[in-house]
Amino acid sequence: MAEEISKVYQPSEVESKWYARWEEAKCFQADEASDRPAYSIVIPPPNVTGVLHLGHVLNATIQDVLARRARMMGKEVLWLPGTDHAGIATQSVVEKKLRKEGKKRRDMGREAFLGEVRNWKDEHGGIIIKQLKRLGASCDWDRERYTQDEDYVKAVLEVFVKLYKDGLIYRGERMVNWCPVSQTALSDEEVIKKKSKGFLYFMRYEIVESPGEFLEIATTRPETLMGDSGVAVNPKDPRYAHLVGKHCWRPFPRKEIPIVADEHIDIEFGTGVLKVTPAHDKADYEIGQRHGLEVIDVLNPDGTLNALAGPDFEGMDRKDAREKAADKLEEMELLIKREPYENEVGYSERADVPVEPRLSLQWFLRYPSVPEATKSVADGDITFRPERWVKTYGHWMENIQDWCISRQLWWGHRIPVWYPKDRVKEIQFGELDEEEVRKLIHVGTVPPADAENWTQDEDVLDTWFSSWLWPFATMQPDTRSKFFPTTDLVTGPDIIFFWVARMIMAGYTFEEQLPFKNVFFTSLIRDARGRKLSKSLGNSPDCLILLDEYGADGVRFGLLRIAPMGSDIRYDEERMKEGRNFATKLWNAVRFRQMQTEVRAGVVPAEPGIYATDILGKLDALEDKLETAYGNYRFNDIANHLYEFFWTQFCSWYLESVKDDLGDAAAPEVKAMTLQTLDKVYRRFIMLLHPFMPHLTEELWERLGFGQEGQFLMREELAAARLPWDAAAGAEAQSRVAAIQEGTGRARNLKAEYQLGSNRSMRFVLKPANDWVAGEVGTLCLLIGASEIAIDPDYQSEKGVPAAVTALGELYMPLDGLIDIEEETKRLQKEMTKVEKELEKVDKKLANPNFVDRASTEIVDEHRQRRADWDKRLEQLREMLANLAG
RNA sequence: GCGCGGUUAGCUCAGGGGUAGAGCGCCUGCUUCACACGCAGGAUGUCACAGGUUCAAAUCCUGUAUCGCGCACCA
Repeated sequence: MAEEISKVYQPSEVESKWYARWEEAKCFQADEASDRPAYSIVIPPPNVTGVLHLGHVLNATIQDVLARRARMMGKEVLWLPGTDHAGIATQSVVEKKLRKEGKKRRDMGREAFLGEVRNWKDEHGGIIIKQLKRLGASCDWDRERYTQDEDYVKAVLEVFVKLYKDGLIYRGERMVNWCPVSQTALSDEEVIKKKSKGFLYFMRYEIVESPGEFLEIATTRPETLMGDSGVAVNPKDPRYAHLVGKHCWRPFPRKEIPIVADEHIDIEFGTGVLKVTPAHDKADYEIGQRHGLEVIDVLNPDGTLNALAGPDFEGMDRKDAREKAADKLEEMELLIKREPYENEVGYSERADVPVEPRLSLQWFLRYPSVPEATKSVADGDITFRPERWVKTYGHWMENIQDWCISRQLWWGHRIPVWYPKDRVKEIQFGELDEEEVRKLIHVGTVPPADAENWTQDEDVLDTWFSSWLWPFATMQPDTRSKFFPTTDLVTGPDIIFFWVARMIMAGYTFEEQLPFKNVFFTSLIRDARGRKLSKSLGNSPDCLILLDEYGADGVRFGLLRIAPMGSDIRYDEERMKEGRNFATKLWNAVRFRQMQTEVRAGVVPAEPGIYATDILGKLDALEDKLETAYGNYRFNDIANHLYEFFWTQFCSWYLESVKDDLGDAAAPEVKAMTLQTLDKVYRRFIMLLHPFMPHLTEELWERLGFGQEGQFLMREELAAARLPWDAAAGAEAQSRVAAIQEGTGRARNLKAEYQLGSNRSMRFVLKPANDWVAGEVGTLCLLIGASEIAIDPDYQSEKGVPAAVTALGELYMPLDGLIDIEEETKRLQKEMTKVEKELEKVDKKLANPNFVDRASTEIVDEHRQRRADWDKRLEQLREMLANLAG
């Protein structure tokens, strides 16, 4: 039977088998009618057409660990899954694909294009859901939601209408971040700053009123000079005071433009003169407003220059126009120099091109419930982990700007606003003021009754305008009453503003309460060289290959073991290997258990020995450590504690110590007790490990016969598993076992130092330091690899016999004919040097009267004890050395 | 510029006033009847630097350097 079990754990079949069984038995389903305390998480919805990357794996694994742990702690758990339509991301992908086929969305028209997007969604949608299942995610799939489900859409539109009616949503012509590739406005959060190398161009504009006099101007963007409608200097700048109020010549198209004074200008920067382009820079726009300067938009929505830029430039891309404008200035002898320059340029997150500040008519939201949302985090009603994000959040909330929520896209929730057909032009071109517009338009979740007379707003809403409702818009009323507010939110700090902050505001605004109690921010995963994982760099591993190669459990465990609180993770495939190895270790330990023959029925197990008592005590300690670590969301600690306990304490020490108690020669009572202890440890350890390695543990639970037919480990409760613990007996057993382990280490070291194979059985003599060690000789032989350990209080060793001072007493390893006095002397001297150094350190401290007076008694006593121990050890070593010499 | 984090073994990181730790890697020895995805042993540290507080500093404080990240400005 045992022979048939593979030596390595093969996860693939086991994992798919158990996942199917869990799903079939509805193990993940949350019951809103349950009496158990609720525990809930909503998944950060991945892009519906996305594929699983390592960030998802980490994030989903953490949520799964929390959900599975909560179930085992007796909670009624809802882990609500779903996907996001991801407006701009999905639309960009489909547009890119169409472009390859030579099609453009504007040529196709709205309906045809949306058809294409839906096809794409049907083709690729749900892939990531399958992949999450592959990982073992215990989501309640019956409650899976999508941001474009009918009732979800309704919720989004209702929110829009409500906020509009409350006066928080308004239309306005403002400077927005324009993405020339996607051709839509973006929110400030969607703009990422990138260092960009370019030039600072120094040029000169001639003064109109005094020909021959020039004003030197530094700019990074000569391509927009056609849109200049003024030049500004600081009013305090004496160099230019005489020019304020005069004019200079814009070289092309040639035109007189005023020279104004504005506080905003930095005297130190460049020449202290700014060319003002109100249409293409936020700050310039504001200066322009202050001084009544004309707004001249020289760019088309796609980033090419328009007719206002003049015939030389019309149709040219802004990037090419930059050099061309500089060249032209040079020809006109107006360019002084090009100076290499690096500055930060805002890029469109999605299209990865510089955004263009652009004046346009958009919908904005004045954020609601800002004070409540700020306070709840500051006061700790909502906890953030790591805590430092509290400050980042607070800072953003304090400087919050209105949110541009309209997007010039087609894929998304269309803005529920209709304009009377005969007034559309006036409204769209901003000819009417806000009040007049409000009176004319229809804002509602359904179109006006006489729809034929109305035109719906062309734009859709920012994706995040739907995501911010996720924690409650995904729940039906009965579900909501049980599971909202949710317990934990697990997400990346990169979307703290995009999503987390907005959800908190939405919670207070629409549900009058916080949407979740704790937020755990996961680490950002980087490659071994510290770079972000990204598709374009090609440094992102294929998760499915990883899952196949190391098993879902191996990947989960490996990743969590290196997931620190707060800092980034350096991803290394070696870690996955360690996870897999750990799975195999556990697999083999169970295999070992299954190879044991059972004792015959009716044998009464003996009282637990010191090894059993010790390991059970350590298991208790493990459980305590896990409790604390879970409380602090220290997943790496949990994983490491599990690993250390099982591998080192249980396999390397306990199992090795009791192998003789399992043999045929062992007393049946002792064997029964040992098997019983093994099973206690397996049973509880497997339960504790389950959230991290769900499939393997479920498999072993069944193989070991712990579960009842039709029951699952994942539905077991941990609370009942703990055993009573005799503290006094436990402490004595643990101290003896610790001494045995220390002595074993020294004996093994002796063997290794003399180049004796660890499998070679050696004979030892022990001058015992206590009266109980004689009873443990059998185990010691097993652990050390000794044929015999003779207990001899009066042992006088021959000259040069290798020896070590141990917690068990002085241990000698007589080597017939192999004695090398010189070697042994060296060895002992090395050991003595170490001890002397330690002794010196302690002595120095104890000799300091300040230390003895001021340090606490426990500390001083502990130092005295330490000195005594080192002292004794040194004395023993001296004797051995003397014996060697004599 | 403001804020946040990091700098500890070859690598990745934990620790956070009282004897410097783990995993991997490295070296040595083991086909020991659960496991070579394994077993046993070993080496390796001015805890970035400089001051300060303290009986005692890797740990607390101040400053510096350096690397990240976020925010604001940068024409």
